[in-house]
Amino acid sequence: MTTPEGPARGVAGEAGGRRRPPTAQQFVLGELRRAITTGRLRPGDPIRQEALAEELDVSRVPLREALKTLQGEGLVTYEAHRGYFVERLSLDDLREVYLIRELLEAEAVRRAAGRIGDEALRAAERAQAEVEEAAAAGDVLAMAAANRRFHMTIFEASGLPRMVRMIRTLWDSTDAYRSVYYGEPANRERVIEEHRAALDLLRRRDAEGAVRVLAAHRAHAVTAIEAVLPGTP
Amino acid sequence: MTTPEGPARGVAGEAGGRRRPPTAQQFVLGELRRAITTGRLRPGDPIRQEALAEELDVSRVPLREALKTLQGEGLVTYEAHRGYFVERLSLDDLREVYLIRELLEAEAVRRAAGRIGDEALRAAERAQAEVEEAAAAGDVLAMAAANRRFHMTIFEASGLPRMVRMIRTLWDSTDAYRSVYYGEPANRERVIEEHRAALDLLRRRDAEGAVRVLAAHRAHAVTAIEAVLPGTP
DNA sequence: ATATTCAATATTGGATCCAAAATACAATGG
DNA sequence: CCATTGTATTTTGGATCCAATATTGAATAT
Repeated sequence: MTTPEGPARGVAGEAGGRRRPPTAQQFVLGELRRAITTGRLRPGDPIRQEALAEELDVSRVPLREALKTLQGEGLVTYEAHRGYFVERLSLDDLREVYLIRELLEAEAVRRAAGRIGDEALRAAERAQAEVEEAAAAGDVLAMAAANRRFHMTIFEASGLPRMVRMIRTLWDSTDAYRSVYYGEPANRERVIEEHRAALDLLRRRDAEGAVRVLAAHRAHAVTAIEAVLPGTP
Repeated sequence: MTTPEGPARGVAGEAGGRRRPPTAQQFVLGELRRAITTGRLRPGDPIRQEALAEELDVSRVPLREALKTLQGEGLVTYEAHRGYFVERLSLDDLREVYLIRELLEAEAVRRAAGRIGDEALRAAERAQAEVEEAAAAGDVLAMAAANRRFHMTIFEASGLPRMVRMIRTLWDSTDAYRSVYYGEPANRERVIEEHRAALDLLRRRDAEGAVRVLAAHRAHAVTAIEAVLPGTP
């Protein structure tokens, strides 16, 4: 398998663990990913290496290696001798990411439905419980994190590690935009119901049903985001 | 859009242009990609930075940045404090890559069929002519390169740049294994006929027909490779 | 012989320094 | 006032050096 970076990012570590990675590049990678997906570094911003390195208390070397990784993931762009910039997604880009997700996730869910075991099902149920807790508490950030765990747990049950890695990367690249979705209480409600339906179908090994529900789930998110996006493109 | 590296890799530059890139990392990236996809660096090999850097006449810094890019593409793996290794694909890995390609390329071709213009069609025909020339001359390497141009030209007509980038990366990650396919004269014959059929269907805007032909085309390649692979895994 | 400990060596990770390129800005000419 | 040229400054790209970690191999004990 090809794990992109050192610390476990499997079902368990989709957010939780928080001890510092064994190399500075990995530490920086995590910090940068957070800064971008949470919007602290905003789309279009140039990334000034000297300043950022100082802020993170490392030299520019590990920072640059982390940026190369993020470039591969599409979170930043690079121009020779001009540097790195936080990727700015157009509406078309966003639609394309969701189209690709549609194709990959449908297949991942289809396979997962036939293979998912009790352990993974329970992990998904646990994640769903956390989604509902966070929603009740109005904690948007926690809800997004738990939501991600929920979906990744299912995808990982597909037994297709490369596919999961690609899906995860696609999620990362739109995190900054998706966060708005959970702001709406109505959306939070709907997410919960759709998750419950999906879980139910997975328990019954209804692959096509699960695929359908999760496709609708995604479609709701994308239309909601499209409505908001024109502000940033 | 998100172009992975500086020099044009579009329809034009899928192989041709050959002047040295503006940065050492990009130069090294190209050399490394070649070394891996042609099998000069073999799957499982550790990548000794000092030696390789000296061979390419650069320092380890640009080499390491190039390796990070390749890590993102799945051509090499990385372990903290142990270094980079040429990715070794198992049979399952290979099947997974082809499954993902199946999903993405089907959609890309479907869209391309509805949008492809005269210019792109002619570019594809030109690439196909080069495929046939190379096949006649028995030049396996040239045939692989022209074949790639043929397919990428079609994919690019989809108007989905991110998708094309992902497909290209997937091709890269199996290049080292695919080369064997063109060794067989019978396979070369079949490739040519399937390409002609696909071109014909595209000209008539028959999306589903083109998707079907190219899926079969892919399937032939994967079964041929599967038969050979057990030697290396 | 096999396993274990500890030193010697090789290799990667990161910081600093200098070179090269791009950008910002002032001076000059139209 | 606007455009243009040349210069100063900023920023990135890359080389070298040192530190941290992993690997190797010899010596010792079981």
